[in-house]
Amino acid sequence: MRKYSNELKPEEIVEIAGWIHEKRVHGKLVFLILRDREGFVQITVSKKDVDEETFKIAKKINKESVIKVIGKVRNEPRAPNGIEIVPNKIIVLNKAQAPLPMDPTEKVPANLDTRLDHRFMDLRRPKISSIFKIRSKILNFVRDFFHKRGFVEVHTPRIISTGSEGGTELFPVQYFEREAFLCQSPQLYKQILMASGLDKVFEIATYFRAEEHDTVWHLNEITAIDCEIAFIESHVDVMKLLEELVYSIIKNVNENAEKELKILGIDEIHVKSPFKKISYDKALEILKDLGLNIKYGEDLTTEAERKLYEYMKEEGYDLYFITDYPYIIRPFYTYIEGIESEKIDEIVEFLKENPFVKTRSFDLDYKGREISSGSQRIHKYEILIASLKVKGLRVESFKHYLEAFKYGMPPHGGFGLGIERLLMQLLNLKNIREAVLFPRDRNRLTP
RNA sequence: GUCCCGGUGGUGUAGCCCGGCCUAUCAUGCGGGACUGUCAAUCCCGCGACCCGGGUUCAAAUCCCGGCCGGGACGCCA
Repeated sequence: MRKYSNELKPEEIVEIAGWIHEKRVHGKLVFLILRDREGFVQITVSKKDVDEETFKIAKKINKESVIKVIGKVRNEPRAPNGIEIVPNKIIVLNKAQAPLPMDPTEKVPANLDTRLDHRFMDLRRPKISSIFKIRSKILNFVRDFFHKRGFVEVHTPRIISTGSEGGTELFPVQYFEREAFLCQSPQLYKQILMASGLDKVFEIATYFRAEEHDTVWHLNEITAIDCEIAFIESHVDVMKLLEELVYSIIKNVNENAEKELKILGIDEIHVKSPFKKISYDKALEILKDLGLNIKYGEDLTTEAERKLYEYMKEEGYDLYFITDYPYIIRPFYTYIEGIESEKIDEIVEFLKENPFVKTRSFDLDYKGREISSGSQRIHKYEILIASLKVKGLRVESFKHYLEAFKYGMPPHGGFGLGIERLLMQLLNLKNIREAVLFPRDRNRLTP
């Protein structure tokens, strides 16, 4: 049975396999540093301890070749970690070519682009694989979190028909004789499911956005955690759940990913609970005091987000909600305050006259960047039609979505949380591409 | 999409402003050699590069133009 480098006990005969991380030759004594998923172990090959063939292999083997070693573990204060393996046998499973396309030992740094071109090798660095071990732990935790609270995990379609929503650009795909698109969000489907009686659903999935942006903060293929809950009182219920989720993710990472955090040079991820909550209006006031004027009814700029974080940081908050955005900068399905009428024309008129009317909406910012956004949704058919019209969207193309609102749609709301963004802010990554194994951006389609 | 910066061995860089002392720096790597306790081993010998195209000039890694590629800021963005 193969063992990992962190499972070795002195005096055991073990089988271990991995990559040659380092090789140090001292004439008749060779040290091989073997790397596997869990760490490193030294293989000490002394000419007097092993047969001629084994010694020759040890001396000749080049870096990053894959070997299997059968040998005896022994305590040795001179060895790293205090133990080493004296091999009975070294089997070369596969030789690596030289030179390597990048240096996995981190002696010479590599540019992100070079690293992404040779991602498998980049991932041999414990610092890099730690990011994805943490990502895996988070996703496992999130599934558990939702299941424990009675949520049903769902999967909505990746391929959608035209005109599902305004806003972001879609990637077209050929769907037999028709044109279809890759989905950009589960929004409409998770809402439809609220009319199904499933009541509380969540989805962890990949979405595609054809925006031609080129920043350290955007990707064209993203993964998100989405949820939708029926029978809420307001967006505050949704915020409560999101806060609980994010807070317990951080707590969980601190408790269950200690080793990975240490490798990444992080002691403990700071989180102050409860999260700070301010309204959009209040945020604009604060920014004004900080000398930054945002025109009412406009989204916070990158600079504004940064300034607001500086302010929040003073109070000890890395995480904070911005709530109650004006209607004009929120999507059409966002719950609008103070609509009494049930007549579509009257609602349209009202919205046109009051573009800054408050909505039951929120963003969750983490260290100055938006990681999640959500809201209570409109559940009244007439208001939804009016809102679509005001936003200039074609009612006809939302036919199937709208039908769900005609025959018993409960009040509901939800959020979407970008996993890459969360991970990036959580681990202080400089580029969102670091949080994806094989990122897709404007210029990168391979590997 | 706009603006700024960049492209030098396998990798990361120095040199560029102020053209010629460049037969191009340093590190790492790679090949060979010495070495029985290294831990970025050490020491000796060797290998390997100016993104592409055009221009200016007696002379271009260096200056100019175009292209391609990359980095960053902003914008766009459910």
